[in-house]
Parts: sequence; C-alpha cells; structure tokens
Amino acid sequence: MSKSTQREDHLKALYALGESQPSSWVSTTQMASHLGVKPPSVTAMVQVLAELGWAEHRPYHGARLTPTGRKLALSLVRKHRLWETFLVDRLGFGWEEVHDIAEQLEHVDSVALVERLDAYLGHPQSDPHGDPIPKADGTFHPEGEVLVLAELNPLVRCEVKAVREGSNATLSAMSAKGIALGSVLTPVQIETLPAAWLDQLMVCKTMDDGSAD
Amino acid sequence: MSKSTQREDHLKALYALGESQPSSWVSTTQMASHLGVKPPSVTAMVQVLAELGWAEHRPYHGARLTPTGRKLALSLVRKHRLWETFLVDRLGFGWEEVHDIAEQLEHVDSVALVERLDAYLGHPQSDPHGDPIPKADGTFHPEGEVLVLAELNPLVRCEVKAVREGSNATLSAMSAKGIALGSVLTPVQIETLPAAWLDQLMVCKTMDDGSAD
DNA sequence: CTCCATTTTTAGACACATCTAAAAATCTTG
DNA sequence: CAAGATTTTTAGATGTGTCTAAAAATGGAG
Repeated sequence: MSKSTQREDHLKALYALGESQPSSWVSTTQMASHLGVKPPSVTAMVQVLAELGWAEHRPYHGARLTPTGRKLALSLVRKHRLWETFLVDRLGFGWEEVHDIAEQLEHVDSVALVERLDAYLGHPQSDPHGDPIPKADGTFHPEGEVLVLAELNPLVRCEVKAVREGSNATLSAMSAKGIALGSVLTPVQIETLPAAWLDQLMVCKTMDDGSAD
Repeated sequence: MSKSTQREDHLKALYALGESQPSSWVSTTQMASHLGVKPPSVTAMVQVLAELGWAEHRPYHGARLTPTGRKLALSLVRKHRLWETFLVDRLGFGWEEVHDIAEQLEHVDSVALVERLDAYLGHPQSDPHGDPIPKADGTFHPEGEVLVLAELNPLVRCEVKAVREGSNATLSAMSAKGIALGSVLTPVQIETLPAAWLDQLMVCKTMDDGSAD
C-alpha cells in the first residue's frame, strides 16, 4: 500500500504544475487535463496522496506536495531524466522519441538500478533536453557554479548566492519582494522580476526548496 | 484491452511450466503456486487469456498456450533475458541480483526499445545464466551450429538435424518414439530418451515448435 | 449582497484482479 | 464401480482506479 504507477503519475503532475505557476496550489481540473483523466478521479487520488502524507488537500482550493511528496516526485524526475539520457546517449534514440518510453521506465522500482545507471552514464547533470537531473537526495548538483541569473537557461529553480553591484535601494526593493541570500527562486518567480535585477543576482541551480521534511 | 502486467505474468507462467513438463497442459494450481496467487485467480485469468486467443482452457484439465500466446511469451522471455544481459554486462550487477529488476523491465512496451537494446548488447545469444535469448520472431538463433545432443547443456528445446551411426534398429526405435529429422525435442522429452541416443542425435537449438500460427 | 455560472466534490457504477467459501468435477481406492 | 478425497471452478466480496451524474462550494456581475 504505497507506490503505484497511478499514484506516481499524480505525484509527478502535482510537482510539474506546482513548479510552473506562482501558487504551489494546483487545482484538480489542471491535474486532470494534464493526466488525461476526469477531475473526480484526481480528487480521489489526491485524497489518497494526502493519506500517505505526500500531499496536502484543501477541498475546493487545490492540492500541493508535502516535503516528503516533493522528494518522491524529484526521485521520479531523476529516474525519468536518467532513462532519457540512456535512451539518447547509449541507444541512439532521437530526443523526441524517448519521453513515452522513459515514462514507463521511471516506474521501475530499484534504488540500486537508478544508482548504477547514473554511474554508468557518468553522473550526467542534465538530460538530452537540457533539463537538470536531480541527485539521489533530491538536490540539484550543489557544487554547481554560481552564475548571473540572466544567464540561467533554461529557467530552473535556483538559490540566490550573491547580489552584484547592489545599491541600497535595489537591495531593499529585493527584500520587499522576499529575496535575500539563500532565497530559492522558481522559474515563475524569476519571470516576474524586474529585468534589471537579472544581471545583479548571482544564483546557483538547485532543486531543493530549502525546507526540511 | 490486451497487454497488462498480470496477463503477461500468467502467460509467462504458462510458458515456463508448459516447457518443463511432458504434457503441455498446465494445471491452474501449478500456475497459482508459481505465481504466488490462489487457484481461482488463475482460473479467471486463464479464461481471459482464452478470450484473447492466447491460451486454450480445458475446464478441470488445464491450460496451454496457443501459437500466438507462445509468440507473446517468447517475446517476454526475450525482453527479460536482454535486460538481464544489460544489467550484468553493462551495469555490473551480479547475476543473482537481476531477476527481480528484469521482471519489471520486461513489461515495458516498446518494440523499438527492445531492438535497440539487442543491437546495443551486440545481439547476444544467451543471457548471463547461459539461457538462450529468443530472436524477435520467436525463433532461437537459427544459424546455431549442430551439436551432439549429449553436449546440449543446459537442456533446451532443439531440433533433430541428423542421426550419427544409426543402425536400422535404432532408427526404427526412434521413429517409434516419434523422433525423425526435423522433430523438435523439449528438455523433458530429452530426459526420457535412452542414454545411448544422446551420442547419436545431432541437434540444433531452437525455440520454435515447428507449428505455424 | 445576492444570484448565477463555474469549479469541485460526493455518490454510485463499472472494470480489473484478487480473495474466501461453496459447489462441481475428477481422481483414487477399496 | 461406487464413495470419499482431491482438484478445479463458480459465486460473491474486496480493493484500486476510473467514469458519469448530481450535489455542494466558490467566485463574479450586477
């Protein structure tokens, strides 16, 4: 009574949609259309995820992952991207062919398999599409170099490491938006930032949201 | 309404048990203990397989694969053994660790994946345990060399290609047992043969049973 | 602020794969 | 070959995950 392909798919949808929008609360209708099922089915599954401690459900408002659920979702993303890397780099598939196959492979349950596959592929940091591959602990290569936010491409979750050429006015404007050293920025948040800041904020890619679980 | 992990598992059990015993009719109880479920569950599933045209069911007597079912079972064996080869040869697993993982991987549905994996591994003819890997068409490397039956190890399904030093008496004794050029011998049949014949029969490994479907 | 449109959940049904208990068929033994 | 023992199937229930239709809650427009 824990993992199943369906539960994992709902978990991934919750993760994917939560990352790509300002509020981390995701509506059941959104999830339903993402997963190709009807909203009542999502409601039922979200309630199961809540019982498992993987998600919170606020009836009529939406659902979002708990830190535990987020870790599980990240391990699925990790498996998916490692398999995509294998399919393209080793088996010679085109990058556009591999999604559906990786979708199946990611549900194979074996920690040893994932870790050996990761080593076999040379611990890749990103998949064939350029998306970052989370590490086994759910973080994203923490020794990653610090770069200017403007150069972050594709936009991924990142942590603020420094502010360059910071005038006092800019710094207080940033704090007003809740941005400080150590803040985690999501792609959606980044898009709402004043363009000028993109050249000032020094960031480091991360999949971690800073909270313990 | 066709493939599912459960259906495929029952199909494989039917194949495995049918190959390892004189009669190809397999009892539901046998399948149940092999699969770790109760006999009534097997009865239900066997009826589904029969509706799909993958198996025949003689109530109260047992079940056996149709030629179509056998082809499907062989493709599962093929996938299983290719994945085992990958896990051992490429990922460095010990041969005793890989069964459960391959059990999951074999249900991944993608013809392109299997064929690319096969090529990537160099079209291996046997898995890490030495068991033969069926080809995509369900036959077993048909260009396989002819060898003396006594040297066939492990015992696998094979086709009679020639009889060495055959006296007329031996030859007619063989025909009496239904053995002729082109006959397919199963491991179980081989064990029932007079020991003397093992040095006389020249065979070639095959997974094919000679029947069309 | 109330009413209506929309979203979301609940209620009830169905398909799949399993189980237990009971009925039916086969096998075995005297 | 008949009767009891064993095997197998049927009958009915359970759990998971889905659906449709109806009820409930939310949110916007006047």
